[in-house]
Parts: sequence; structure tokens; C-alpha cells
Amino acid sequence: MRSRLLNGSRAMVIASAHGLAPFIDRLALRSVLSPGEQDALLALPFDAITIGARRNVTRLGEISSHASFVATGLVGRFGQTASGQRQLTGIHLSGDMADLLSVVRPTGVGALLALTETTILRVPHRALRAAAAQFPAIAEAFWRHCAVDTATLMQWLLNIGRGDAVGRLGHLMCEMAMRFGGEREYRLQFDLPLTQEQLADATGITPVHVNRSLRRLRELKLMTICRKRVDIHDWDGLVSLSGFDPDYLALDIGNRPKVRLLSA
Amino acid sequence: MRSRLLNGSRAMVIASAHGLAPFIDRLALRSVLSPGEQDALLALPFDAITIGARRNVTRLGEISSHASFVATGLVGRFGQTASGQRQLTGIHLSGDMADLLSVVRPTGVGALLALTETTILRVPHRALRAAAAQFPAIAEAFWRHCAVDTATLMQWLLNIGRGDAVGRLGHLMCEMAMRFGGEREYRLQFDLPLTQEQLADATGITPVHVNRSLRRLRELKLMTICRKRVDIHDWDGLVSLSGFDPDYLALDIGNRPKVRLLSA
DNA sequence: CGAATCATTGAATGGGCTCAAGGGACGTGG
DNA sequence: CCACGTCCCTTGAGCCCATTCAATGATTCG
Repeated sequence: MRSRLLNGSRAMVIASAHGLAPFIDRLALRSVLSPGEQDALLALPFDAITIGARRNVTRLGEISSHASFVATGLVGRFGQTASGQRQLTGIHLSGDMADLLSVVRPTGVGALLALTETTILRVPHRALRAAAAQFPAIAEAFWRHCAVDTATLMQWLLNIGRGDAVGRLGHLMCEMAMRFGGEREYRLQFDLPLTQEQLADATGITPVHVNRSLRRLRELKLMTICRKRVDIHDWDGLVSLSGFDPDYLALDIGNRPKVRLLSA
Repeated sequence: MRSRLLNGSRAMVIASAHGLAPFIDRLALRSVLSPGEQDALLALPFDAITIGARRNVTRLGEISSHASFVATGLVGRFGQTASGQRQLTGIHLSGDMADLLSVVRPTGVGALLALTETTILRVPHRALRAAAAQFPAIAEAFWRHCAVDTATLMQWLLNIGRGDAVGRLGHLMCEMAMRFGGEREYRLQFDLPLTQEQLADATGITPVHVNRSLRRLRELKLMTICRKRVDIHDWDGLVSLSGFDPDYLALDIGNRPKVRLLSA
């Protein structure tokens, strides 16, 4: 725990000097990186762009040559049916490398949409590949970062395939509470600047029914959303209603030994 | 194309001598592996086990120390709600490494269920890690293998989140047709030894409604399932109905240059 | 202050679910 | 070879959750 805190504050200090420091911090949450490996990551080139709310970061079907790190803001990954209906397949908070998967799969994994005004640091695939090739532990950390994303996708699939509307929304809110909170904590209040239409796209229901389901959650005295701010009144109740189990987020690594596998 | 065929038949020859040769063949579909790297993969230790239909390969929440290669049979990955409802999050055909993800994420990614009698080759994580650490291209191939799985999960999420029952089943059948066919081909007839209850778990609907939806597909003269055998009568119609686009499966690599990224 | 977007609510419709019963297919044992 | 039990498939009836269509308030922003 203590080393985590030190590590965290160190990253904060670096952050002012280098935008990708939070990325290293995120990776270090689940993988061990030596100082040399961290330096290699800090040496990654990038350029920063700002994207307005409701604008695409990457387009559907586009072949990308960069990965997009979310420095500030909120980004959604989505797929789309032929008729134009959208389904969010993930939500990326600041500190996430949104499409690290594109390094090995440059196409066909959905598009990215800025859900709020967002600052993106674009890191060339070429540079990420080089770092992964030189340091097996970096390749492993990248792979594991994607693995957490995959585990989250499975959980979403379970949630959407087998939950009712109220449960789906509750589960999403539990996940957001954990992820906004960071390691081993969860937040009962947080800003979630999503419209009800976007919540509908995330949970696979209609905007109107999102509204009714949020009212239901209010009536059950579990949580409220007021002016884009989420207020969870009964965490245990919400967890129980939605069948939430935070294991898949791999956020509780603090009390387990972190693993370093690929070192020769 | 030609080299692919040669490669394929070469793997077939080896297959009789080494059970993991089809795994290399599968990886080589999307990644470039040198003879030395292929040898390293062939040197992986494993032990074979046979598992009866409807029995678990791995259990929910279990920490695994092996990855499970499907030599013969059919394996489903699933998650489960507190009330015991299941949702399949993937179907693995023979030739798939079912839980390669567990190498970097030994827990929390669902359980594996043998859908038919299945032969599993269990490969120790330790050996897979060592191979990935020694050969960056192997790490990359593993990562990419997981990436295709992830892309498939996103497609399932879109399908289940935004499709109706008939479309969900049609989409699943299109995917199976492509995957049973292999590279750049699809099969209009194939055996799919799943019960309607398992199809329900895969598509997020109820068994009864699977039955009605299959009848609907029959009435539309798109496809029939008779005695566990799928017969697609109108491929274009089924593709159109379900909004199927095979891009996400990354099976059409034959006409693109394969990529080799992580080589230093 | 006006315009656009978003949230909220009602009424009617419909897709999928639940409950329930009957019919096949298949394996097992007599 | 047939009888029997067990799954599994099939179909019906009624209900309910979620959708659709539509209208009215609330917010936000230029």
C-alpha cells in the first residue's frame, strides 16, 4: 500500500512534466515496471489534441496508426448496426489508453466518441510496438491492460444479456463508482456527464426507458442522478440489485502480490 | 494464398506428431512466426484430458495455472448472475486456445464449459510466459489472438444489446459459418451440437424463444437447424437480416499483408 | 431572451417471458 | 426388440417489461 502511494505521488509530480505519466501509473496498478521500463514509456512520443463533446476521436472502420490516451475527459467506444443504432462497448476515463488494442488490431474494434470535451494524447503505434519489442515486461503490461478491458466486456455482456433495465443501470453505476474511486475505493458521488441517450447506448435500452428506470432507482432510494451528478444512497442495495462484483475490474491488486511474468 | 495452403498442410502433418501444431496454424493465420518461433511453440509442454459434454473445464472464480487448447470438440465461456442465469461470452472451436487471456489474468474472466465431448490440451502458464518473454513475436501473436477474441466480444455486445431475437440467432449462425469455414470461406452446412438452451445462453434470450425464433428463420426460408445440423439456405438474406460483417473475425487476412510488429 | 437539446411523463403497442402441456429422439435396461 | 425414462424440442395462452409515439417541461447555451 505504502509503495503504491509513493508511486502515485511520484507519478503526479512527473505528470506536470509529462502527459503520459498517468498511463504508467495505470499500468503499474496491475503490472510491475522497472525504472528503465518506465523511462522507456516516458520516452514515448505523442501529440495532444482537444476534441469537443459528441465528436468522434476515431471513426468506424478507420485504420488507425495511433493509440489514444485519455488525458482529461470521457470517451466511449461504440459499435453500430446497419440501421444506425449504437451500442457502447466501453467507457474510458481519464488515465485510460482507450484503444491500446489497435496496436495489434488496427481495425474492426469500433469507433471512439468523446462523451465530453476531451484531451487526447495520440501515441504512434510504431513507438508502442518498439517499446513492447524491447521490453517484454512492457508487452506484458500492454497485454494485461487489454485483458482488463476484455474482462469488462464479458461483464457488460452478462449484464446486458441477462439483466433487466434497472439492474443494467445499477451495474454500470457501480462500475463507474469503483473506477472513479481508483484502487480499492469507490465513490458514492461523482460527475457522470452522460445524457440519458448515451446511458441508453451503454445499457442496450431506449432513452425513454432509461428515464423510467432512473426514476425507479430513485423510488427504491438506491441512487439519484441530478444534473449529471450521480449520488449513490445505498451502495449495498445497489450492489445487490445489480449483482455487481468488482473482481473483473482488477482494482484490488493492492493487497495481492503484483505479478511480473514475462521477464526472461 | 499458396503459402497459406502449404503452411496449412505442413501443420496437418505435424499435427499427428504434436497436438499443438493446430495452435501454431491458428496463430499463423494472423501473425508471422519464424521457424525458430514455431519450434519454441512446438516445444511447449502439455497434457491432454478428455471432458464429457456439459462438464466444466474451469470453474467460476478459479485461479488457473494452465491455458486450455481445444483439440477436438466445442467449448463455451460463460458468466453467471447471482440467480444462476448464464450468459455465454464466447464459443471456442477446435483449434482455439480457449483461455489464453488467463496467462496475464488468471482469474475473473468467466468459466469454461465443454459443450460437447472435448479433448483439451492443458498448457502451463509458466511455459507460455517463458515463450512470450523469449520471443517478442510470440508475445505479439498471443496478444493478437486475445485481440480477436475481444473484437468478437464487442460484436456480441452490439448484437445482444441492439438486435432482436431472430437477428441475434442469425448473427451467431453467420459467425459460426465463417469460423467453421476457416480462412476466407464460409460453410452453409455444419454441425452445431448445441441445445436450444445453450443457444439461449449465447444470445441472451430464453430457450422457448429460441425455438420460436428458429421457426421464424425457417419460415423466412433463411436457415434450418435439424438434429444439431445447421443448414443455411439464403446466406445473403441471413447476413442482411442480422447485419453480419465478418471483419471482426479477422479471417480475411489472406489477401492482406500479415503484420509482424514486435520484432526489434 | 430565444433556440436547441435534454429530461419527463402518458398511452398504446409489441416482443419476449413465464407457465404449462404434449410430442420426439435417444439411450438404457429388461 | 420393446418398454421405459430422460432430455430436448415444440406449441399455446396470458402476462409483463420495454418500446414507440407524442407532448410538455426543464436546462443549457449562444
